[in-house]
Amino acid sequence: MSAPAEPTPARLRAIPSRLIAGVAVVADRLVGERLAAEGARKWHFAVLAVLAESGPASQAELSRRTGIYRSDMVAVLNELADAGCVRREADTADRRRNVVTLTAAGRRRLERLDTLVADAQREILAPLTPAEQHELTRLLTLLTDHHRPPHPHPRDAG
Amino acid sequence: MSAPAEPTPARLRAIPSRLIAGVAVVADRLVGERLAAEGARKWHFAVLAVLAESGPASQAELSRRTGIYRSDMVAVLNELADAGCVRREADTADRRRNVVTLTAAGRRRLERLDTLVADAQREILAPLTPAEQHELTRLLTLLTDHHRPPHPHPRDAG
DNA sequence: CGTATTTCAGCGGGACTGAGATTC
DNA sequence: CGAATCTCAGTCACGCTGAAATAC
Repeated sequence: MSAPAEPTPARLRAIPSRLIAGVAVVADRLVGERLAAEGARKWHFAVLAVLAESGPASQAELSRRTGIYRSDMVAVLNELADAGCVRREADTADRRRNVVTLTAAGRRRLERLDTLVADAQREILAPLTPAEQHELTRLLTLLTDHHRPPHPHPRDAG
Repeated sequence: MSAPAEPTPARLRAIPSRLIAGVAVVADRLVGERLAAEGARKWHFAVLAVLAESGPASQAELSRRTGIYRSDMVAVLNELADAGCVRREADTADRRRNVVTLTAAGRRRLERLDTLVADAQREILAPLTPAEQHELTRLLTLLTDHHRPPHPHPRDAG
């Protein structure tokens, strides 16, 4: 048992999609652990952040802006509403919609979660210099922008 | 309805863990689609690649080298064995182990899957220059090496 | 004895699909 | 009518846990 290393072969390790997936798992785990310490999950943070930045929104809007699937948004909002972080009211103008509004408690909650998420980012990127961190973000943004959303509806922004 | 954009707020878009997760989803989807066109999945490729590079191995070794969970390795090897890509034989030296060996058909299969995976990588990284592609890989490798395996056993490599 | 390997049975969260009721 | 919204039911692959059987 002198060499129990059993490393992943270079051939697999060098594959970008595998590298990305691995880092994504680590990053997601770190963020999830930080937020779980406060009984929150990343979806809570995402919804609160969108509401804080863009104001009240329908659930469909929140879905598109956060990336949370519309069917799953229901449960997330239930949790946030139960915690008093958001209010969900019928839209008087378009009665199909629910208008989701950030409460004062939700704003305080977001502040707390924001520091937790920021802490996690710092931990994730720790091995990189500030310049490298910036470059990584830039490259990932290029990829994100290129592989745009899978056109939900052909007519939107062709 | 003149501004149906509903973009993700900058605040969320700039978070590295979200960027990474998003790119990981796109990358995984692309690889998965390419492989699915041949009835394969990424795990098949990973196992075949490890066997080709490191030779016959036990299932536990394959688990550690590919990252596939040991419980899930069973099904993956069943599929690969059914397709004639690997042979699974009892180890005469340590009868707890199964020795998994790559067959000629498995080697041919790997060649095919390898080109599919390579194609997907090219597509994923398309928006980056070769220098940027290399830099991204380098940065991701730094992160991967730093956030090492989640101590499978406390005594291994403390 | 404790540890390691293979295997199965099951859990839990996440992504997604489909359908239905309502409203535009 | 078609299209969009909200909701729930259910599917699926994945990562993981637990336990049993076997062997070191």
